[in-house]
Amino acid sequence: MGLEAMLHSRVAATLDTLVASGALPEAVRGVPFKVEPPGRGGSGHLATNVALALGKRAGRPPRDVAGLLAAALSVAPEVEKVAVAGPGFLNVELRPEAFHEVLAEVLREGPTYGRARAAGGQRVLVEFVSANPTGPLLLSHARGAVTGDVVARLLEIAGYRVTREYYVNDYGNQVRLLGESVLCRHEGREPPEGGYGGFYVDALVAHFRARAAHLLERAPEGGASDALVREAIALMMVGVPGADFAGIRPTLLRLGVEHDVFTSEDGLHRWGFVERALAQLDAQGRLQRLDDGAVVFVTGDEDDKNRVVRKRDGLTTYFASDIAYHADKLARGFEHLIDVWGADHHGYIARMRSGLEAMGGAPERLEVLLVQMVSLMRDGQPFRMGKRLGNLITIEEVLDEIDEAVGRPGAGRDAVRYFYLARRTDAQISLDVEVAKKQSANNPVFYLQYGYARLCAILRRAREVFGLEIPAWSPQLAARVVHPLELDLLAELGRYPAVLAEAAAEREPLKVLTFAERLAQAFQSYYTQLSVEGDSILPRERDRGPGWEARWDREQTRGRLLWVEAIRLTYESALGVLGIAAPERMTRDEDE
RNA sequence: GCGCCCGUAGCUCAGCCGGAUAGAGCGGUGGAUUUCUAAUCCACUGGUCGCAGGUUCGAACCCUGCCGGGCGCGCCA
Repeated sequence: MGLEAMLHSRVAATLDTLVASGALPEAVRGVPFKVEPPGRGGSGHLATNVALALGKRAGRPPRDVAGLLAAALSVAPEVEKVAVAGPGFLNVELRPEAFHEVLAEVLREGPTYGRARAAGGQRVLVEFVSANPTGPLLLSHARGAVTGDVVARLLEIAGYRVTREYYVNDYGNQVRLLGESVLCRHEGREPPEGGYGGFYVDALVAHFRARAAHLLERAPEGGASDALVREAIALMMVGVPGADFAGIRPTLLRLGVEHDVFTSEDGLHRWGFVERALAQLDAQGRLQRLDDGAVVFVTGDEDDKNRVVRKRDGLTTYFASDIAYHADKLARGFEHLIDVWGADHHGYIARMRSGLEAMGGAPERLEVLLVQMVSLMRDGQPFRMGKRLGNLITIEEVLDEIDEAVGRPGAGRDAVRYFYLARRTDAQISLDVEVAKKQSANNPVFYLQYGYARLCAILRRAREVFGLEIPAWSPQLAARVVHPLELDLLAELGRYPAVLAEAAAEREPLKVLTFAERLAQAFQSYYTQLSVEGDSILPRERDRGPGWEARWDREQTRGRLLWVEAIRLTYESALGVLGIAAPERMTRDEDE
């Protein structure tokens, strides 16, 4: 339990006591109030607005109520001192033992610290990325990928049983156009209207010519054969061997994003899921045939108009597949569905909910997480991309450039993930590709990682130079953790479970990143401050003159190692949630 | 026209289920330590929280209107 939660329940109990003794009226029971770190104007470790929150219900001015509470609260075992400030805030100073309790908890729980205890929760399906396999992953797809990945992990931490899924749109016009584009390129003609002309089309043509030339023959009807289309999609997903195109799946893996299930839209058709869903809707009177032969889905309350599920030409629409698909998700036993979509699809939410409702699922069971757009700039000018024109900036290209600039594989993944996660999911990102590439070498993600490497370096040096392993927790050792900045950091660690819970509830990875940055900042600041005070965690080289061992307060060091390890554990956990590597050492090339 | 998201420091963004003097990074200026890894630390600089009303003891935060930007409003996916 974090310190805030601890104090919150103390305050609540104190209120009850005051009510029981008649000092406060019955009406103050159950009024929500906050316990938070004090703002700039405050003092002490924690502050609460409880006296203000009670307001008129207390029947007397907030400052009087505050005084009453302060007196009652100051006898609590964790509390050192309580002060009334401003309009009626209570500033609470805690005893060191309260902080040491956090230390004990982190070390006791280790890597599982902060996770919800309840296991076996609701089954949730998180569908994300689901980019059309008609082109490589672009920057906006990558944002959805990273966001979905972290949200899925947060839900697991919160106790849900999560499945990650990618819906492959390998059916319909778009994929036909990809096949047609390949043929046209092969024949030296312009791609068809709405077709594709990117570098990857060249890669596909070259591959087919070398390995499967028969696929490049036109089908009897004159278009691309089903076999060609299927093969092209497969290559888009897994990459073209030997070509400069890795494919969607490997690129996702490189981003640290993995899916448990890939569902094929074409498969839904082949197995009759779509027709069965339409039949079910028809049986319930939710389909209506228009005069021109098209069929619309009759909407419920969620949407504002009927939507076409079967076109005049008899082919079903994407919406028809999606109804079948989402109904199937429920049929597979998922109680809650989360779809991570680009914000440009928001207009689709209403009809999807309506479709789900018609198939017998409560519309609230579908939650759509909208990831805002990534707009591109180049040298300060807005820059539009089009798959047809071939002016694509792929995420793969960005990963390559950053890996190369930093000189470490994986640097691009960390930088890209950081970049996306450092903003709210619903905030649009405007990215200047050139600037991003230039800044990659001193990306703020390295600050985050450096802090972790420093913690590791201390523990490593303790072991290798001083023969000190991380000690077991004991009240005696914990009692050596007394520096105000050390206690502040413990308070920070105590917030981690609440941070995770809040991030999961709000589906907002940024909360975790902000937490990790606070840890990094607080530790780096402490580290330097200690040095300024002439102190250090481990004896420094220059302190190791004759007889240094006699002067060394070994237990002080061991107590601090306990503290360092607690920070390291939490830090590692937070980076793990974000999918950013936690390196045990970092070195920088001198020749930059 | 209707709907969704956004408008906070020079730039990129937090804060927004109401609370004390609105924060961070980058930039700029000055300084510290020379290390238990300097990819470090500290201070200063910098803001009519888009505008106008309203609710409230109290509004960046809630409500209304307006202005500005993005995205949607397909028998495309």
